[in-house]
Amino acid sequence: MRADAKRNRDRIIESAREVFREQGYDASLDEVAKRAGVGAGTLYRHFPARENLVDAIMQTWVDRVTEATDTVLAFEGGERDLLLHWFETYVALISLHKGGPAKITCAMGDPDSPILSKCRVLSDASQRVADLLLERKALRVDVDAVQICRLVGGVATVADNAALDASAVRPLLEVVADGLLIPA
Amino acid sequence: MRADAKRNRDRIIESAREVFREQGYDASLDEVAKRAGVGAGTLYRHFPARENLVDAIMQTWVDRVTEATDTVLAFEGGERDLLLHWFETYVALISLHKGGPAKITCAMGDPDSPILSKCRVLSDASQRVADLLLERKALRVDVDAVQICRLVGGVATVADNAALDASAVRPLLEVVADGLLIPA
DNA sequence: AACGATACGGAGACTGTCTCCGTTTAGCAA
DNA sequence: TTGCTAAACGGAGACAGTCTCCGTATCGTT
Repeated sequence: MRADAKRNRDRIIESAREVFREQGYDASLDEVAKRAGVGAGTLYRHFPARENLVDAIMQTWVDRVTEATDTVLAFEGGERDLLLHWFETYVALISLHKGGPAKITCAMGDPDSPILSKCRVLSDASQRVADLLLERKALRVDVDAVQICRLVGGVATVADNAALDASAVRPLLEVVADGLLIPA
Repeated sequence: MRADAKRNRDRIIESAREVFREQGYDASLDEVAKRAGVGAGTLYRHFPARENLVDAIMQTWVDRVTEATDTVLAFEGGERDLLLHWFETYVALISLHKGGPAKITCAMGDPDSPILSKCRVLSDASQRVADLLLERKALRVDVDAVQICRLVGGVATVADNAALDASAVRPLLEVVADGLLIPA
């Protein structure tokens, strides 16, 4: 890749990060291009679809996910608390940008999604948490990680759309957790 | 209201029903106007916001909701099956049009939404189902109807976005149901 | 220095939303 | 019937966003 191309690509990603944080994932891409000081053509050559740009932005986000997952896995406490801790972490991670929950949860089932690899990071993380709970015989065995992601993603999507705050989300997550755990 | 105004209004609603069924709630309103044989101005005078049009379309839908609710309430069987029956009915009702689950579930918490009255019909229906289960001491007492709507609406939104079919939705609803019911 | 491959950029085509205002029409009153 | 006025119509066009095309500029190599 030519040096100027790389430079522009990086500037676009940087601007996108900024614009998306301010306005959510539906922000204008022309605005991103303008702020990066490049033409629209340049933006679309580097990122043919909005999702490709989202994917690029998420590169650093992946680190946060694995880091957060490790923290949750090291959690010392009851199974229910651990699961809820993961759910809240999960919701926080996908809700960093407005529109994020819907976008990520939707992509979770689409094999052609440009951000599929990012979703994998998340569902793999959920799988690790699930495995831990399965080991402790605390989790129903007939659910897989993607289903968990869909349930929690659904809650997060509603919360994002309706601008619910954490205190309104918590009881919803508790219901999901109780539905997944084996009654003591 | 003048006779021609009423005629146009009705034609717009009819076209909108058709277009929304074909293309979902995000369909072009100019297309609706064109198909109704009226100018864009006429459409926007009758329905200043897309939501107002959606609200008008839903007028007949309300009857379906109450009817379906009565059917569910007359259901003879266990509490879990009844609740699941209601959930599947609920999902079907809000998923008639693409984009419906998100729109309806989002409006559920917004006091200014033009379709609030329609949401009330749904949350009231959920309340009736919940009351029945509470009577039978089968439901957790610390959840309200709106929370149930949000949970089920979240599942429906994800299903709508990711084009999941009923067989993929069912297990998600089961988790929600189990989380809401008091373990036998 | 010259040259070809690579990348740039922005004008403009296209689609959708929504408004404004000149024109038409319904419905009433004389 | 005719005339009048408030009500309603409709579509051109302003505006915003997406995305493409292609003439121009730049990189990096020979």
